[in-house]
Amino acid sequence: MPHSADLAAQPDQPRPAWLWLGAAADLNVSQQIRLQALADSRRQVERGRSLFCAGDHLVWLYEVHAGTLKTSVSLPDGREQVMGFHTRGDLLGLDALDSGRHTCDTVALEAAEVCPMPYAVLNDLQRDSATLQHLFHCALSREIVRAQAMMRMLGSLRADERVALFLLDMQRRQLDAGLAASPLHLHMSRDDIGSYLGLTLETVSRSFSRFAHEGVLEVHNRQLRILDEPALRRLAHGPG
Amino acid sequence: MPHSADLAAQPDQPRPAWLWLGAAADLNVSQQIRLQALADSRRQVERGRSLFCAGDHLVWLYEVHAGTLKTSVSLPDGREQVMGFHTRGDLLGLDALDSGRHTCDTVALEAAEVCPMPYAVLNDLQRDSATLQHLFHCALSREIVRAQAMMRMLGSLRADERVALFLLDMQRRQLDAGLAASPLHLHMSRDDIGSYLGLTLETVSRSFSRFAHEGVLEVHNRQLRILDEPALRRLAHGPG
DNA sequence: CGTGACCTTGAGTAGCCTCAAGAACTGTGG
DNA sequence: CCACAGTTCTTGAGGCTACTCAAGGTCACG
Repeated sequence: MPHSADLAAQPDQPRPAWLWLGAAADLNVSQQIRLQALADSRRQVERGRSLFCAGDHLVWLYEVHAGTLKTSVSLPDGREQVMGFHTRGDLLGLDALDSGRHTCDTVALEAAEVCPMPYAVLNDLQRDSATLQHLFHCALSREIVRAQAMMRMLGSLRADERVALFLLDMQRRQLDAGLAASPLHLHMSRDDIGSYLGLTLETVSRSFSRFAHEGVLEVHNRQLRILDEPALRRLAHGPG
Repeated sequence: MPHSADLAAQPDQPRPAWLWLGAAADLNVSQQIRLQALADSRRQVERGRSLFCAGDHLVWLYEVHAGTLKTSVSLPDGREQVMGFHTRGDLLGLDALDSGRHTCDTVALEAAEVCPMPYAVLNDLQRDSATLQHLFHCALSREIVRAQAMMRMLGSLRADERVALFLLDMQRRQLDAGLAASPLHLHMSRDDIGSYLGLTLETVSRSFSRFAHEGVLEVHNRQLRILDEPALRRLAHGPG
């Protein structure tokens, strides 16, 4: 299974709201009601608003239902490093389980809807549902795998490869969210993308321009169109 | 709490064998026996031997009790990328929970002793022990935090800063393992270090030499002595 | 229509990589 | 104990990638 955990893997199956599938079957009626209450809760986050900040006590975990958020940490020199972009299906706050405090800031890049879930309640319910327990472990494990894929990328890929992988990942997310594959709408600035990919904003911009010149991409500000996906995959996977 | 999750954080408290503390209190006698059986099991791994490979089905998780192991993935072009070095207290295999298959190879860099634990049994026991459940979540979360710290490092630090942080991390691990802080013994090649840090082996070697010239370090092959730890911390934390 | 944020593009440079040669260490067999 | 081969490490020279600095263009919004 070479590279099946890749950032730009083909969409395997559209991810549904993750927690509730099958987990209810293990629970008694009163627990099912608790679970359903979790599943039904919603919180709207306006563009630019924060969901939690580094240092905040962990109370809630959040499943993203719609919209885009970014997580970032402030470095001691005042600069900011983007740790991730999050869309439908992602679970936020898992980095806080160990210390009890969040390790990063989370901000909405566009209007977003999340499902907040008290970690304590999730813990309780897991003890009665092996399915829920396993789904939770999977979410944590997936986050580890994602972070390791980023390590691979940052540790050994060139700028163009990183940018190409990023675009394929964004396209996959847009599909996962049930939207059309094209045009691809980026909700983050070149600066954010650069920070995420370990590059400067100028380098990201130049990669976009180069891809456009090669006929792989059409760039209109944050609105992109992937014209030649196979070529983009080739760009992502090595020197050509 | 700026940077408390850093790779080179000061030793907070010496980490004991993690799983068993307090968890037993929640369990009945027969479960305590199961837990104890887990805690007591041991497996020796000779230098150069593999613990598991990418693609292997997940059966066991392993807690490292002694020695050093590395995890790595093979990239499509045949090259290898080192994902981590693991010493006493680390839990191995967590990246496999999602897919049910390991995503990396694990090899002992020196004779090592691990405690193998069937994931299935761990799951069972967690359902009866909130303490055990929480400890397991902490281990997963810690892995996420560690991976994110690597992302920060690979995304925004220069070669010297990476190498300095690496040395401080190795020193902390050696202390955690109950060994003397000095001399620092590296069990991995320059090549492995470079791969881990997103650098070439030559760059690592040059950084070592430069630190030695500046009187910060004494280098004898894989045996190092940190002569000026404050200076090393300064090197790790920015240009100056 | 003006202002500020964001993006693109160019020129020059620094840092790290590549390639290469030689030294030091490790282990083996005589 | 020594000679030898293989591996690992160090050091140097040169080149390329991505960064820095800078200027101008575009877009969103009042």
